[in-house]
Amino acid sequence: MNLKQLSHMLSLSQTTVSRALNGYPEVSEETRRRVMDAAKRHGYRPNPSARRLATGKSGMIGYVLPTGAAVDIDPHFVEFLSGLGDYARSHELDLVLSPADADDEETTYRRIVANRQVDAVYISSPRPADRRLALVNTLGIPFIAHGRSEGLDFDYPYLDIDNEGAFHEAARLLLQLGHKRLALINGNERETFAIHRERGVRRALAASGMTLGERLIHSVTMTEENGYRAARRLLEDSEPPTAIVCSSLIMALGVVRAVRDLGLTIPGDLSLIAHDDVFPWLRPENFPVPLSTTRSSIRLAGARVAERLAARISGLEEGARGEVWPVDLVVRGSVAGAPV
Amino acid sequence: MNLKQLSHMLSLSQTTVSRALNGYPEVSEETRRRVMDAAKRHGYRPNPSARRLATGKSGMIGYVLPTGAAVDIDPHFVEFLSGLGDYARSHELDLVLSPADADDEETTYRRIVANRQVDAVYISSPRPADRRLALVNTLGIPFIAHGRSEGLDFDYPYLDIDNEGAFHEAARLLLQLGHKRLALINGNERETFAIHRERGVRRALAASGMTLGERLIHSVTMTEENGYRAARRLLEDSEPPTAIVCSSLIMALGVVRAVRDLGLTIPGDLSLIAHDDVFPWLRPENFPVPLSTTRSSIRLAGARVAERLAARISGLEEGARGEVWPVDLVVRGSVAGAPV
DNA sequence: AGAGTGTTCCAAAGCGCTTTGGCTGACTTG
DNA sequence: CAAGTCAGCCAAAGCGCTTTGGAACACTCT
Repeated sequence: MNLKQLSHMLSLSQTTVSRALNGYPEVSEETRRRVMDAAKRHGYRPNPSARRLATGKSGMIGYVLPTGAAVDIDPHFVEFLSGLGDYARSHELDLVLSPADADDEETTYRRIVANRQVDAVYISSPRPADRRLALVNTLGIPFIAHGRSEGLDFDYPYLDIDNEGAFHEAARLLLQLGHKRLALINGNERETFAIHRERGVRRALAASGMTLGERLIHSVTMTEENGYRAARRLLEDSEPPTAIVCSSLIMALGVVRAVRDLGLTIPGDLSLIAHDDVFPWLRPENFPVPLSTTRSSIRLAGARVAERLAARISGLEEGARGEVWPVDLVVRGSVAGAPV
Repeated sequence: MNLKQLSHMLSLSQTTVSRALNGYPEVSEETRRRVMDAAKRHGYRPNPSARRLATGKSGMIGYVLPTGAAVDIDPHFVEFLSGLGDYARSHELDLVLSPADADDEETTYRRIVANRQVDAVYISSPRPADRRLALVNTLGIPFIAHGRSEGLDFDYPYLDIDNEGAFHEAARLLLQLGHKRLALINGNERETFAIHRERGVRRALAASGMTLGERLIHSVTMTEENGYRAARRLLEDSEPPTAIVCSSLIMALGVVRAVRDLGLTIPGDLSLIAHDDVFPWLRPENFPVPLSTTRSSIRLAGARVAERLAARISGLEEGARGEVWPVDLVVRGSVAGAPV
């Protein structure tokens, strides 16, 4: 059942039927009702390929997926996706993942824009001076960044959490509890979120007249193993920290293992706070000692990004609005006063 | 730059140019070369929307993503995706995720097939008598299942790992080491892979004249917390098992925690083997006691599924070929002889 | 009554590709 | 040498929608 057939059985032109269906004003209410009715009755659904060719709109949002043998997709991605999908579903938006060589995403961005494959894209965890943002900005496709960049000479729409504030609060709490040696196990130092978190910790330290020594910060890919290694190195130092702030639950697993291996205890010898993106399958309250966290649901962020993307596509949102979500500091058993 | 312009500057018809570009035989080699050359020089890329409308082929593969507030996307998904993307990239295949209400995926399948949005779909972890398989089978869209179903009255193409064999081997090893009470912490009992694994364990037990008592099997969603709970219940029983086979690394984390909480040790009091899908961020060799595993890279499976999907799209693969990968049993420190 | 103003609808021209059916001219074949 | 074959090319008809530029008609206003 296509437009031609439908309009024929209604004795109307394709124009009128099309307009009636798409809510244009130049068609009488009675005719519209007749058309809508017939369309529903015959289960007519406009062919998206045809509509696409005619309008250039695809009804999909895009994401360029960096791939390669040495490239690991962040496990956070799946949670973000949950949220995104949840919203997208209610709006019949599909998500197109375009795999790209991690060393050359630009080609792929250009392709999907030139081909008008998607109406908007989202960009995850932009780094400082991220080239993807500059690119999509000049290409003129609607987009939203999840996370922030730095040092760009233009504004752009984004959704981010207050990483600096969160880690500032976490560090401040530990300092208030009397900790004098505070360490940070952070994500990759080229990531903006890691930079912001470090900034937050440094600011808290500075307020107490302290600094974050070189040996008290590790910036690594967020795996269990790296968490372990960083913690080992920190705790085996001649002057080990009494508190650690850690950028992910997965790394915190490694930290806990290291603490155990060294015969230390939490929070007796070490206080620990980690960032929690809220995974259904690994919860901080279930750590050997319930873990204090800075918490922000990455899933909700996914839903919000989808919502704003949809708004941008339909012209309801414009400009370079940035949105920064506050982060909860959830105190559990893993923090205590500094050992005496 | 479109076909019309290109053919105009070559003084050829659109027909000929199109055929030259698409490798049809009815065009001379010399002409083909000229066309190819000009196309490359002017950066001509056929408009996919137009091609789609004309051919009905989209150059994309699809996946229906179950969503909903209560639905969690499996963290394995992201690894599978890594592999899929890795292959898809080299073939300029995009992946379309169509979010669906988890309680009604059928509508979405029908939509993407009716709209010809994708050329093929893959179906993850089909359950016994999975309705999705029956559906796509009758809808006639090329597909491949990752995992297997049971009790279907037709054959279908799939890629699966030998779950039964893997868990049979794991259980057999433990029995050979003298364990008399063996427990299984499995995934959701409605999942085919869980059924197969249970079958493998039961078969090994049967060979030794034993059975898997009701209290020695837990079938639960694979989270750390569920692993912990199941292990607690098992180990606090009046007759606790001396060995556990566990369906995922994440659950194994919980098992290890339970063992610790109860003041027991691995492998002194308990031998443990878990299934490892090979995550970059959580490795069995880094468990407090290096974990023995049944190992199979879900990432490689993703790549293979993409490869076969591509083959099916281009007609290189047909029929209901099933492919079952063997699973490695990797023995590490977490297993030992039964305690005396 | 004639001009002006809306309202409602339509024919037809795209959008950019693939594919059908056919034409041309050169080359074999008996 | 007439008939048949075949390689190489083309014009035009789709694919199914949106949108442009009117046309027709009823109505109000001076």
